Amino acid sequence: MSVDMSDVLDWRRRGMVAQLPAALWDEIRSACSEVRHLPPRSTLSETGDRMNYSALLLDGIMARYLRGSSNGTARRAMVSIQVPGEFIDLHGLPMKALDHDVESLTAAEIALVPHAALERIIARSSDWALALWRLTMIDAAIHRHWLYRTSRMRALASMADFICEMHERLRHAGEADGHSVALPLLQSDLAEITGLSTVHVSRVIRDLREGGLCTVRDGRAEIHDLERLRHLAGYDPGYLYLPAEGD
Amino acid sequence: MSVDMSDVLDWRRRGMVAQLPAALWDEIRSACSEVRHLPPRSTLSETGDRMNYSALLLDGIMARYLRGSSNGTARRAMVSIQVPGEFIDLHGLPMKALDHDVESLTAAEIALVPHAALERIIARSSDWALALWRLTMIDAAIHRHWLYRTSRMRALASMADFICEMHERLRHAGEADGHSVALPLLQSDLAEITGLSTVHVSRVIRDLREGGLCTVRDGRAEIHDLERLRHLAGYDPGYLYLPAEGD
DNA sequence: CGACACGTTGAGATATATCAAACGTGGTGG
DNA sequence: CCACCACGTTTGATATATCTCAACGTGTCG
Repeated sequence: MSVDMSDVLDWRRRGMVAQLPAALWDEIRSACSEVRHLPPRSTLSETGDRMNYSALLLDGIMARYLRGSSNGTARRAMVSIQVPGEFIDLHGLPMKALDHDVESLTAAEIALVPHAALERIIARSSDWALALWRLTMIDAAIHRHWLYRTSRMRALASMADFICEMHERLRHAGEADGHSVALPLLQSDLAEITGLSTVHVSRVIRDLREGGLCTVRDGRAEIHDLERLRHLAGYDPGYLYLPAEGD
Repeated sequence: MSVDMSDVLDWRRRGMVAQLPAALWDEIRSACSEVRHLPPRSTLSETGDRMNYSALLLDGIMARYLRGSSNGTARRAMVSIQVPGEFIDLHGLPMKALDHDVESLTAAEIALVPHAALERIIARSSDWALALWRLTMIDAAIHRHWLYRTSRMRALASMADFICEMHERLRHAGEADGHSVALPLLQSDLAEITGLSTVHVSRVIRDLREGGLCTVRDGRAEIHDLERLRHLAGYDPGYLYLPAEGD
């Protein structure tokens, strides 16, 4: 039922799952049926798939997409991005059928946890059920924030907002050192996230750079002035429900 | 603990909660501590509030908003709209603190269910926990659809899409007769939903009318050609996870 | 070296926002 | 009963953010 211990034991417990109670975390680790390595730009699951496991992202970046309807030319939209320490599709546990595609952006390492095992876990303790439920609700809060961004913010502020969010989330996942953060995304990814054209993404990034706010290049974001970047975006990380600093 | 039976017994079980198992529904009804009537345009709860109950919408329309950050002029965005038979803030159960405002659009009637009671319910049965969890996940799926709409769809298609969604959801709540559906929203509400200006909303619904697709007026949407309306929006209601027709 | 993927820049097109005014329409009070 | 007002809607004119198209760089890799 559980995989090779040498794999399992060195999971760093960080990011989102660090919020889970220790005992629950142990249960999840021992319930893991497989650790899988994904190449960059590969599909994990597609709209309509019925899942019988959920995946925890150990390493790399993954994303969820809504495809344009049959209709025509409309491009897809990225509706979520996952960083290490987050469940990618925990919502598949109560939902089963997926309403979106899941792909890796970079090479990624994921731990698969069978739904049967998760069901046993939540049957054991309703506190554990609430803790897992809560993780999916944070995802929903992020959806709402993205909704605000795409419907109300200008290109420049949108991009600043997204960079602030990634800075915050990756820092929490232990992937940011100081004001530099690994952001291994193409400009076309940023376009799918913000709803802008790739051309405009390029110009917006230049404006951020020339404004001395941050430099996005070669898969990294170098933040020169976090204060002003946040102010430009009107950024408040409350919606991420991160534990207080120095937890 | 439970309220006057004459109030409770005549709750029609319809819309979203119709998907819940009968026994769970009975538990929820008897756990209800209060039925409250809200005037139109009143605030139920605000960003940061810590909830100790969740509200089920019995009648009327309610909405959730994200406010623009301190920053300045940015208007708020509507991130969700609730129709009868849906929980308004079930996510408050695992989350406690809200990340958004909740207001009534019309006069509304809501049933308050204390979190303490809901916690007892989910402790009793993990299937019930999953059923409630699932309702909040449908909300998240709708968030994702709205995200697609605001980031990828044109004004005309956006409006068509929203009308299709409301038609589907209100029909399921038993509030649509034929191709006419009560949509008691101002054009400024439609603007907050779609991210358009109120002026453009006015022009867009004129175009829909002149195109023979639907007439939005006086708080109703008269759908003249559902086929073409759906085609214009590229609409597929799969994300609502409604039970198959003739359930 | 050539091919390809990604990024940048410029020019022009367009969807939508903004501003301002006018138009119902239903209530209210004189 | 009429005058008036508040509110929501409609229309026109203009501004602008962003898109689209097309060309050109630039690095990487076989």
